[in-house]
This record gives sequence, C-alpha cells and structure tokens, in this order.
Amino acid sequence: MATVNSYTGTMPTPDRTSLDAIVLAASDLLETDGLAALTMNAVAQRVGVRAPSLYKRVQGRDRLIQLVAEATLTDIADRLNAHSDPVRIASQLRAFGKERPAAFLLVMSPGAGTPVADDAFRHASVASLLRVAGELAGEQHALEAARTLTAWATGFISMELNGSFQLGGDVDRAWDFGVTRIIDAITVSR
Amino acid sequence: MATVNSYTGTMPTPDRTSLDAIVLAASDLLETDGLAALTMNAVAQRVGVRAPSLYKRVQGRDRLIQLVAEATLTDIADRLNAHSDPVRIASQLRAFGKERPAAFLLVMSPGAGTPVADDAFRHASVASLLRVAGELAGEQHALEAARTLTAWATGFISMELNGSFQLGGDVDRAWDFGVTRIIDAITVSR
DNA sequence: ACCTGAACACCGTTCAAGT
DNA sequence: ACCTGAACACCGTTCAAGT
Repeated sequence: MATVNSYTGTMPTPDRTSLDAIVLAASDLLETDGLAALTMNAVAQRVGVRAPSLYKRVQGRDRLIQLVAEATLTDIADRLNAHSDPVRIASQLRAFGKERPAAFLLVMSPGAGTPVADDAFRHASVASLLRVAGELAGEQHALEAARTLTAWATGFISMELNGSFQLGGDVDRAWDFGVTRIIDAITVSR
Repeated sequence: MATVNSYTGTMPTPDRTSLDAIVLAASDLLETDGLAALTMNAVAQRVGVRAPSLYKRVQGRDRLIQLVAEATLTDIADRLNAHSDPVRIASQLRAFGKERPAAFLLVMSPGAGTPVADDAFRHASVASLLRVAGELAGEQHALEAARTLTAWATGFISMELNGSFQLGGDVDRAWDFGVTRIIDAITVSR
C-alpha cells in the first residue's frame, strides 16, 4: 500500500511543482506587481524551477494568463452564487474588485490583445446576475435587463479601480444611487 | 522671408519625423495589430527612422502609449461635445468604440498596469455626459447620475467590444433598452 | 541637432543534454 | 519523465560616434 514515504523505485525525479502552484504564483504576481511583472522567469522562481520547466505544464505565457483569468472567473462565480438578492450580488462583485483589483480588471475589462477566458467561465461568473435580472424584469426583457445590470456594475467597478472617478464626491453614494435606480428601472411592475 | 524652399544654411539635418507622426503611427499600430505590436521598432519603421531616434521626441514606450490614450480622449471629447441629446451622446460614444475598438478599450478600460492618461483628458472626454446627466437629474444628484450613465455606457460598450455578450440576442435592442431605462431612472421628474 | 550602429539587460521559447 | 543550461530571436533603452 502506498504511503507518503513509500519507496520510489527507479522513478527519475519527483515533480517539483504543479499546474495549480504555477497558476497561483502567477495570480499572486499579477495582483502584487501587475501584468508586466508576470514573467515566466518570475513565476518559475516562485515555484522553485527554471523557466523552461514551466512549458511541461502550460503552453506559454498567454495560456498561463488565460488560466489565471479562468480561475478568477470561477472565484467570482462561487462568490456571487452564494447570494440571491440583486443588491447583495452586485455588492459582492464590487467587494471582489476591491480585494483583487488586478484580477478583476483582467477578466472584466481585458485590454485589447490580452488573452481572453473561455466563454463557459465568463458565462458562469455572471450567471447569478443573469438569473436575478430575469426574475426582476420578466422573461420578456430578461436578457436586456441582465445586460443593463452587468454593464453598469462592471463599468462602475472598473472605473472605480481605474481611478476614473476623479471628481471627488462620495463614490459609495454613487454606487447606492446606481444600484437602486437601475434595479428599479429594470423591474417590470413599477 | 523664409519659404519652404529657403536656403538651409549650415543646418545639420532637417527633422525626419515629428511627435505627431509618431503618435499617429502608434495609434495605427494599436488599432491594426494590438498593443503588443506597438513596439518602438515598428513605430520607428513607420515614421522612417531607427528606434533610438524616437527618444529625441518621446520619453519611452509607456509615455508614447499615454500620448495615444490622450489623443484618443481628445477625439472622443470632440465627438461627444457636438451633441446635446443624452441618447445621441451615448450613441456617439458607442459609434466611436466600434470605429476604434482598441483605442476605446485602451482609454475606457485600461488593464492593470497600462499607462494611464492624465486626468484632464479623461475629464474632458466625458464632460458632455456629465453636463447632460446633471440637466436630467438636477443639481442634487448630478454627480451620481453622471456616474451611473457613464458607468453603464462604458461598461456596455467594453463588453460589446470584448465579445462578452455571448448569449446571442439582439445587442442593439439591449442598448436601446438600457439607454431608455437608465435615462428614465436618473431623471428627476417621473 | 538629429540620427545611427552597437551594446546591454531583459523577455518568451526551443532543444539537446543531463538525471 | 522531468529538469536544466545554452541558444535564438526579439524587446526597450542608452550612448558614443557620425553628419
């Protein structure tokens, strides 16, 4: 029966890292020092191998960034799916943005040319918003309502993280104002 | 009196390019081949010099990207300021995004780490939206209303350009739905 | 005063050679 | 089977040398 300390026989070399560790290291670098600092060398150093070894587990830097994006979208999905109130769901998305701004911007407003996550992941991340918007707006306008709500929420959070709200004022108040008015606006019976 | 063909005397060498030409070449490269293709070498080739010569006119690649962003924001400001109807202003912003998607994404949803335009340029670009939102919402809620409208518009257009609207449906209809509902929602007397 | 080739430090990526 | 050093082509940037 194999144990942790079992005899390894003629096994050449045990794995020194894993894909998960690589993606995690890449996420850390992204959040700490930005996308430019997410180099194959820096990732390799974090996981304790040399850069060429990474190519045994991931196709290249672009694919690694894509994996980071997909892992981020999964985290967002898990977080949003835990709630059913539209105000709370939107607020959870904003909280995520504040905790992991670089990851949020990577997946929610990828610049031109950044490797993009697979559709399934992007879909899952906003499933909650979609569902709740449908409930509010009725089947007739479910999709339009969902797009209005998600566009506003991602736009607002992105602008907040970008520092695009430079005119002072109370950003929290603007958020509350927006949430209230938009939910009201997409609700069918008013 | 100096003319175009005036005697140049002992002038060493006439300028072979200009900052404007450099920024224009960089904008073209961004739009055609993406931010990664906007290299100092590629820009230099377009304007007919070698890469090191660019440093006589611009501090480096990051600053050049920033200049492209600022020129883009000026273009957006000019375009939006030509109108006063909120629906039309929003629609002009969307039209710009479709004409120059890479430039739009660069300035409206810059990824983490991309060099960012000076506040004054960002401010000017959305001045029209701000003014019109103030008229709709009244002084009391002018800022919140402006932020709601701009967040929605930039969020929507970014998602459209990103291909984030993957669920089919009529995107134009979703736009019309959003514009109507949001303008209604931020208008004071309803 | 502007432009250039050469050089430097750094990328991502490939691959033969090690264990 | 995984890991590595060396190599390659490409970056951005600097600078002495040309005109």
